[in-house]
Amino acid sequence: MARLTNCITMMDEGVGRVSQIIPQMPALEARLCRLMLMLGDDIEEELEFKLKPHKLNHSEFLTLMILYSRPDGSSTPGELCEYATQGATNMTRIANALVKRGLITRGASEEDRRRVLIRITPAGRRFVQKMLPPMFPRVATMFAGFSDTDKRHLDRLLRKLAGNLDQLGENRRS
Amino acid sequence: MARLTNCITMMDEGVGRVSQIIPQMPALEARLCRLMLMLGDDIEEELEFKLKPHKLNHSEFLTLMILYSRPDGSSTPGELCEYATQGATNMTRIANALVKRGLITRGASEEDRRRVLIRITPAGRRFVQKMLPPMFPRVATMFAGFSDTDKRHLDRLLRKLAGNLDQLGENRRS
DNA sequence: GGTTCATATTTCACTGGTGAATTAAAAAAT
DNA sequence: ATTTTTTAATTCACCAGTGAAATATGAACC
Repeated sequence: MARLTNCITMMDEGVGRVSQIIPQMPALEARLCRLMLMLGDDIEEELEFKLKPHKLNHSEFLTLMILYSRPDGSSTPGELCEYATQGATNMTRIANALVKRGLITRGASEEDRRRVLIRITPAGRRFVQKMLPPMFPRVATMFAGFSDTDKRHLDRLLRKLAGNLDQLGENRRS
Repeated sequence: MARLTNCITMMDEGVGRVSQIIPQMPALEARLCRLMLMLGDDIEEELEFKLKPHKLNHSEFLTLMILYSRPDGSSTPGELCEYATQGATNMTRIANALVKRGLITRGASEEDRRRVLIRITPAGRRFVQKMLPPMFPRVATMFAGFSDTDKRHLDRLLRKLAGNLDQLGENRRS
């Protein structure tokens, strides 16, 4: 049976019952929130599934892709943390793993000797170019039946949501 | 600076550069995919932030809410696993934690003695009713500036995406 | 009715990720 | 110029979640 659809049905019923007991709950918003969480998790699962044969996990893959997508193919742990949304601790481990596989190199920065320079290797580039294309069909399938307008709408709404989340994030830190 | 917006800008540039090297990449779909992952993570972070004062994590909260939203306030580990999307192993730990806090009880099932019956306690209900309302304002803020049509659209598109993900999920398992 | 197979839960060993403390270098203050 | 503060990366100890095996019960088969 369709796992997600099943969960969603159950969630709809649950929210319905809760908002009868607690009517001031923003039910529609809560549902959208739950939907985003469920889909996010499921997409992550799908991604990890495609990465498993290559013995990469999500954060290692993302880190490698950021480097690959850089004009000069290099960055620093701190910057990678920011864009991969990872703690510095974990980035150390990720870099260790990728260095061990020869996909990146780690070296000292000349200008600022606190910094470490991380660079994707030719082998790393070849690896990405080989593993990426087989993932395309399933990514495309995710949006099967979406018209161009659907995709544009979704894109717009998600970016709008991102803006609001950033505001929440600001006063979460302060 | 706005964290998510910053990551998104960087992601847009990255996808742009990658799809110049590998033009057959479904760039729009890949971007939507990344957006869903980023927003999912950020919403989770926001949620955990609101849960921290209550010393609950996401999966414990979700489990408790499922029970709360049940007409009879009870379920079994297996069923909770399904709806909370957790492994059985982790559900054991979650139940241990909630039992220890007196929010649920665990007992043997009469009909099927392999099963365990989990039930929310009156204290568990009071706990939910007290902790939930303070979360509403921030949930509402997430969708500030969304018209009713926007919300309906987003809801429709996310459910459609869920349908597609279910299909992928099917042949992932088989 | 006993054997085989399937299901529900738990235990154990491991992976991925985080916060707090550490080390070292750069920048700012006096 | 020296001290103080800030920034970058790493190490260590811990929390959350997973897969494989163990245990126990129920269902199906003959």
